[in-house]
Amino acid sequence: MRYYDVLVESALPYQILERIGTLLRAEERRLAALCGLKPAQWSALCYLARCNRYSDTPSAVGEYLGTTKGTTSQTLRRLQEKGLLREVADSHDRRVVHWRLSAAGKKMFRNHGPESAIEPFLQGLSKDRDSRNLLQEILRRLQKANDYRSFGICGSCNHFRRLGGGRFQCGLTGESLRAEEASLLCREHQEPVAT
Amino acid sequence: MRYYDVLVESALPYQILERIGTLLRAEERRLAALCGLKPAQWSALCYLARCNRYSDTPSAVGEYLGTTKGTTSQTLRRLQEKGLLREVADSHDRRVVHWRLSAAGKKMFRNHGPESAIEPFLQGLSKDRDSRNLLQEILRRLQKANDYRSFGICGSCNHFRRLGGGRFQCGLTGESLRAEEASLLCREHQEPVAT
DNA sequence: CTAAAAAGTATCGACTCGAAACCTTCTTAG
DNA sequence: CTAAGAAGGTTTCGAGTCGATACTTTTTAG
Repeated sequence: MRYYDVLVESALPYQILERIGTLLRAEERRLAALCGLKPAQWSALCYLARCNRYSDTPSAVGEYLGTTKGTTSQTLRRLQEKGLLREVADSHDRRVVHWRLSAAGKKMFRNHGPESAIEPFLQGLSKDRDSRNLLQEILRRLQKANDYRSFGICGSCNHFRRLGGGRFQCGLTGESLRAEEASLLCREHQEPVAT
Repeated sequence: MRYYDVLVESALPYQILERIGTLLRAEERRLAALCGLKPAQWSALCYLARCNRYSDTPSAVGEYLGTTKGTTSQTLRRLQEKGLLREVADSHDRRVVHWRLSAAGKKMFRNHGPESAIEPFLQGLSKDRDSRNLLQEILRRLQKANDYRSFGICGSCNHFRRLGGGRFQCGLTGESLRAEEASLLCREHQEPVAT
């Protein structure tokens, strides 16, 4: 034990997390600027690149990013003006609007996405299950604390059903899912009850 | 191993971190709104409440929060207008301005600070050394990745000296430090070379 | 069928943000 | 010692964020 461990309480976990968050935000700003976007626009683009068809509406984007509907609506409109998104009407509910990445949007995400920029620095950190569990536990607590939706990956959801023959289904909507959809984020995601 | 572990890659550590960051930001927004402040103002106030006298200048605040000098200058001015900060001239360098919390600012931080609001949810998580080390390792990597300063706690710095008789000194500036200053964040903080 | 809820849009005002131009004060090279 | 440059800050500009409010359209509940 070092002398300063006695003298000075070291940083609280919250303080470390908060600092990590600040640095990630700075990194986001950098990536956004690289693409000529504002941070909020960049965040929305990245979310839309990773979410499924139940979760690409203004409401869902706003819920994920923690902004209001109005703000979100404006931001999506800006991305559309830049040709990065396209609007898709909902087939069942005429109030609902879906936002999909355009070809240009997909290209931008592929080239400058955060996975390619930041993930490398975390290599070798997450190999063991304990580390990942710690982060997921922190996430779960923050979500529970404020009653936030989990926005987890479709295939890890309690509603996810495998029908056999490589076919999948969402138990909530009853719709069938393509294999590649199973790895996308979903607004309706529910943690399985027990592991 | 669950079936979806085969089918679906689970979230990358970066993605989990990014989500944690987003939720913390949402929480910050909530706390800021509670105090009638904008998020940027709130962040600056919280930083100034926890940093030492070498780190309370517009440059340092901007460096910590990842914003430019101009933006920071404006934000601090707004906080001053609200009576939460006061300006203090530097005794050695007439270019430099220090910002200290006013009585009202201190009271606001005490009553609504993030420690009191968020730390409770993380209780029981960080007791073991491994967990804390993981978070600190992530932080270190992000800092190194972009050449960011560590903004660590004074007493955990390589420059920190204990003179004996409960007196302390900063090896970089040569100035003596009061005991309570040792637990504040410092812009000049350097990790000790070896543990 | 009617009332309420839900999804989304539009607008307002305060503010953020980065960039650029600028001022003052230190520091350093010669 | 002085000139040049670096460093700390401020101001201003324009685009955009953000929350609040009011509003429309569509769906759902009673």
